[in-house]
Amino acid sequence: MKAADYVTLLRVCSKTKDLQRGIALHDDIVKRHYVEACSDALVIMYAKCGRIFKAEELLVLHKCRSVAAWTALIAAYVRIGQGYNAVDCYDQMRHHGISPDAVAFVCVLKACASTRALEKGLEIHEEIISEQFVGYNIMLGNALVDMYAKCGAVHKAHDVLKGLPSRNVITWNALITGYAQGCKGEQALLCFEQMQCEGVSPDAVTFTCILKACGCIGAVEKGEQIHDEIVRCGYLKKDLILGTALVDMYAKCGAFPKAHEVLEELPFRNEFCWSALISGYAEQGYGQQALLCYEAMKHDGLSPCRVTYLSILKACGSLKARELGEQIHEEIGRQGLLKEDTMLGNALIDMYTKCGTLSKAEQLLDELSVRDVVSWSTLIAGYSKQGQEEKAFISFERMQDEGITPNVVTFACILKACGSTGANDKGEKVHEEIIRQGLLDNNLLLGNTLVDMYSKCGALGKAQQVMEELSVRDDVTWNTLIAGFAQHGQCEQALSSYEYMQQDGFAPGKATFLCLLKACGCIGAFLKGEQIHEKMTRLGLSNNDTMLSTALVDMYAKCGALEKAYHVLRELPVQNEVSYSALLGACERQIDVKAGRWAFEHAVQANKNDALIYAQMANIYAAAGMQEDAELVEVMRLENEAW
DNA sequence: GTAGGGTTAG
Repeated sequence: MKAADYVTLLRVCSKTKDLQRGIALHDDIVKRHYVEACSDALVIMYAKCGRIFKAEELLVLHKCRSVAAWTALIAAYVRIGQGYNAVDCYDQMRHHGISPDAVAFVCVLKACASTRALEKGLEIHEEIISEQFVGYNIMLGNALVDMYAKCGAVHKAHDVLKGLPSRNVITWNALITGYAQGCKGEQALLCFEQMQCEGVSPDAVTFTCILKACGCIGAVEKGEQIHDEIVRCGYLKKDLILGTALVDMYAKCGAFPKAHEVLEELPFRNEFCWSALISGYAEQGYGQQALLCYEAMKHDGLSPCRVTYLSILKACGSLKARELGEQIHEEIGRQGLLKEDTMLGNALIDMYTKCGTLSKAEQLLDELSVRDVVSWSTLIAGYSKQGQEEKAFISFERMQDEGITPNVVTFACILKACGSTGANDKGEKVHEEIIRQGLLDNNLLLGNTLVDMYSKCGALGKAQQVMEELSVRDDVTWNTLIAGFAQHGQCEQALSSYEYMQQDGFAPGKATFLCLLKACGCIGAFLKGEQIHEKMTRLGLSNNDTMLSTALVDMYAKCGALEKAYHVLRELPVQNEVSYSALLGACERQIDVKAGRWAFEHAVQANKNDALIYAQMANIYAAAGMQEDAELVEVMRLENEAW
């Protein structure tokens, strides 16, 4: 046999991934001194059969200069998920002066996509453009679209797609996936329309991505339409991935009966489709249903996988099912799933914090072989929620000592702890750090949390300043500030902030009005209160909301406008003891027996006679010197209680 | 060259 024959045989091994035969051929090649002539083919064979180190060793040893050999190695790294090594390999190839071909570009773009290496991806895109690459084809275009989409630069992906000389269903799928993954459902749907206008028919992959987009934005009607189309195409009989996407879409939209129906009708089920349903329940707080599905899945003869466990742990957390959570923990440990699986570890930490066993959560965190910013943030959130702010602060320190940089979530948790303990100085330091990291730009949540922290600490000037400096704000920002002023008795400022809020283009809502009414009542601002009442009526808010109506009664009562107060109370669709009690409280302060008696009698008639109302009425009589009546009310209270 | 279920806050 000649060297060329060995090359042919090696190519067959590469295709069939026949490593044994490849090794045997390698031996023969060495014996016959054909190595130089066969080195490229050998590298490719080893790379394709997964022997990356052997491939790399030969590549270096024989100073291979063929793009194909280098590309095979790059592709092998991509396959095993080592994108960084793939990019490294590509750089080395260029360093040796070897020009990439279309396949090499595609492989390295894939590596960039998998490692979210946008910078590198841009660099490679530049290379393709500047070298006026002649081998440009639709596959390369698709790889570019995919790279940008996966790196989160969907707009860039869309631009590339627009500039391509031709595009096919794969181009569109890559873009739609990008939009779906970024939860840009509307844009995904627009692309779905546009591709069909261009005469490109959707395939099973398109439907999968578009269902994901629907689920993300809760577009259940659109999802149902797609479902019909899928059934018409007959895809569901053979494509379990599509079935899973359907179950997922319905579950995410909260359409659980439909999700069950689809699951039942699938030709067969695996742990993926069950997990989609379980996660939908767990995500939306239906822990009990999640557990029932988990049982059903096991009954179906399937074993839970790591993603199933992630959802189940969430369910245990929301149900505070500590014992079951511990059982699952043991089960995961027995299966050796916890090793180096930080996400699963984090889900366990979260479960333990939600079940109130913070010590166990911290112990687990210490035991994790790899912990990340999520592990720490979870623990910090747990301590903060349980009112153990001091431990939250300590954990925050420990995390940074360990060299882990806090992210937006960590900062939000720690600011919450600062707010509830009034730790203004600590909050200021965190604020500085947030600015230093440039996290405040365009981050509404963090901005609002900062305003809230300063408000809770009573540093309202600072809260106002932060709000004014925010690059983006919304109604929540304003409500937070107004609530802060109202909470700290700075009622005029609360009311003037309301004016500024409207000037800033934001409409007041329920939360705003609750604070404003409180502020008006507090300073007896009757006219302003009346204005706000009118505004609420214009917005249609005051007549159907018990909380708001109660706040109105309270405001008028506190302003001494008892007539107005019981007028509002009379109009209430549902009269509750709180509103009567608010009115009686005002009567008590003003010792207004007549109004008090009116409110009391109506409360009793409306069956809203709880103990507080009797006590308040008795107080009014007593304050007015009507001792006998006071005692009578007391007797009525006892009778009512006995009854 | 494109596709399924997933951890922290709000």
